[in-house]
Amino acid sequence: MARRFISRRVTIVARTSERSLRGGHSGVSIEDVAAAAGVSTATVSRAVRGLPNVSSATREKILAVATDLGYVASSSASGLATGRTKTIGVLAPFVSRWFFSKAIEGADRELHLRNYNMTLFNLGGHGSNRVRLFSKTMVYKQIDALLVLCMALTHEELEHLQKIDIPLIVVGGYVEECSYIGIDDYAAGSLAVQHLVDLGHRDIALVHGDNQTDLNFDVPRVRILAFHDVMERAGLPTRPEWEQWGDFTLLSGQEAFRRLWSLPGKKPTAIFCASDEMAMGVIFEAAKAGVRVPQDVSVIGIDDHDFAEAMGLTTVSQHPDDQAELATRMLLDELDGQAGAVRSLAAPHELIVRGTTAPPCTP
Amino acid sequence: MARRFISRRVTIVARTSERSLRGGHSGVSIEDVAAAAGVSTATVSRAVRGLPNVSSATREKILAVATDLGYVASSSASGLATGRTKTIGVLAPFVSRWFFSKAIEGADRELHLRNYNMTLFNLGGHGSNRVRLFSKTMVYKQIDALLVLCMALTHEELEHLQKIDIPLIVVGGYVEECSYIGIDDYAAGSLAVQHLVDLGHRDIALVHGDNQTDLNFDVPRVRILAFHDVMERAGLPTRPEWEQWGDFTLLSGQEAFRRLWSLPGKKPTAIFCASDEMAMGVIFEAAKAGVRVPQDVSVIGIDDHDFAEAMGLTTVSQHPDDQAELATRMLLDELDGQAGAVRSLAAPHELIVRGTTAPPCTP
DNA sequence: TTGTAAGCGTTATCAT
DNA sequence: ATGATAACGCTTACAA
Repeated sequence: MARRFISRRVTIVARTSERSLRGGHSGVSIEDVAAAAGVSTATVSRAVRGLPNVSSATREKILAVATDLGYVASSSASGLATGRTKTIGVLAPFVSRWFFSKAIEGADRELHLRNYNMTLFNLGGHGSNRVRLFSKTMVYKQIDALLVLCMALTHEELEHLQKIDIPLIVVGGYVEECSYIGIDDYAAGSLAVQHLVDLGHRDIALVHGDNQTDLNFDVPRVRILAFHDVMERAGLPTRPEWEQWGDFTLLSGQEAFRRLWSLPGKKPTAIFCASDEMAMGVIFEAAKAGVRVPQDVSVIGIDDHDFAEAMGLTTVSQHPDDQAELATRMLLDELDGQAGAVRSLAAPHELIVRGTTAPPCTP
Repeated sequence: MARRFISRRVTIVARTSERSLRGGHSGVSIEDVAAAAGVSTATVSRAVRGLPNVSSATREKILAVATDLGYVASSSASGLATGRTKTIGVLAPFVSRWFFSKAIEGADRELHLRNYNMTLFNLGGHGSNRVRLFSKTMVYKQIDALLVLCMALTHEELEHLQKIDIPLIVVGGYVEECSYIGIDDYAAGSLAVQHLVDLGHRDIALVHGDNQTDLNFDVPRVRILAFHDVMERAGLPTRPEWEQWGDFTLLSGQEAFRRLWSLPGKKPTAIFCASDEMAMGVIFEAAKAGVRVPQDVSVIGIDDHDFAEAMGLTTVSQHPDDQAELATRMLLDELDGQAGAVRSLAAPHELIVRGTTAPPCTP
């Protein structure tokens, strides 16, 4: 209490030693810089943030002192003072799958440009992890905005988010009441199936995505719908046993192929896979079974995965990195005061014909 | 100033409207909860954190009120008060490559368990991004510890880190003066090459990793060294033109194969690739060139990439997720007061013989 | 068991 | 252009 009457120098020393005793807070504070530069903390704050109304002389001096002392502002302190953390959250059901890792990369590009940080919330495939996110931890006051990667949110979660009132956007899948950026999955799926139909295929199998999971993806469902609609429009039959379950991974594609080919009777001449990874799984497994692609079966995927070109995979491309980058830009623009910056947008997709599709062999 | 004499209820209202005026800080504060529960903020703090010395009656009441109001503590505020942010930083040169995305996943597993968050610093392959990390931004006061993924740090950076004095560990590569977890790259590389030698190969090519990049990886160098040592020990010649550059990606593997096979004269009968992705690139490109694996060339990689099994790739496996998980555990243990928890450790690797290696054909 | 109040390191509003 | 100083929301001795 007497401290406030002691000279600056001494005060600082006192505070420093207190700190050490508590074992916390290493590092120099704005006060240290102020003292060393012979100015007030206010001026230091202005100087280091590049704000106006600081003479270039003092600014220079302060900056010199600051770098000399190795000063970096405490994000907690400035966060508390401003109400902004300068970090956005990225919520992903997985991180090591193609779509998600690409999206994270894209988001990071924009964040880096705008000097924001990213905190990553990975659900790791477990629905249970969500609990932590939406209640237990203090996620919300830790981020200025949230980028949701390809997952639906429950109504409860949306409400919670609403209350927090931070900008939100979802990438890669439609979510009711939310702005979202992603390809038109119906159009993309249709394009893929239509390509097969145009090639003359009549017996087309489907390896679709899971929709039983608690991640309640919407994407798989609309790709399935697209398949059925195109088939019906073309007057082609579909068979339940030719619609195999998958979860977007290579392995599930392999398994789907095995199940498909172990079925008695006629084989399909083409397979539409809801993701490139599954398509690749199908192709690898076909090779093992001595089934030639595309001579015996045509295979088409969706994504244009990194490996697609090397494997000659015909696919419908999308660019998760660009989608996420754009979404992040919107989020940041919104935070910068541009109300309405966050909005829904359809990302481009494109049919890329390579070597895994061909007209069916008519034996 | 008169506010402090006004009743609690009114005070809150006043503060709230002030906040709205400033446009910031949505959300209920600890004071709101305290007021609503008729207790002090100290008690609320204790209650919500599960600290002792709170009667179960009041604790229940407080918790009820808290969830009712949707209270979550401000991480900025508690961070400022405690000096801990409850988040650790993960520094990665890339995020969408196999090793890194797996490692991130592993780290997250442990963080989730211990109720920590992750902020991801992606260098995106640019060395330039480093500048931001190690000076411009306030990274350091934002994280309690740092997990470095497979990159060397400059001496300057290490010094900086030292000053900050936060626990640090690197995964997947040796860095001087730092604790690190990763496979013994020399042993792993030797194991792979020796496998080729044991098979009877004498003409072995190398597709190594880049070491010219500013990320100054150490890993590629020691794998190259292992190659040379094993070859020399076996009395086998190596040829400079059979050592092709790569950067661990599929594409670079494809290019390396093309360069290798466009060379005049004798072809190698086996190729040791410093990563599975490069090995796969080699295999895809070989297929295009009509070169059969393993009849014409054997190919071995390192990693046991997700696609390795499906492709039948012989490799030396490692588990980046486990490595990162363990590293993270050490970091967190250290933060929990277990001095010395962070230490170097060798992660396991294992030769997995599949279908891409075989004895050379003696025509 | 509970409350009081002094920090924590910034930012921002006023003055000057 | 610069300086005091009151928040910001929480934690934690210390008192009660």
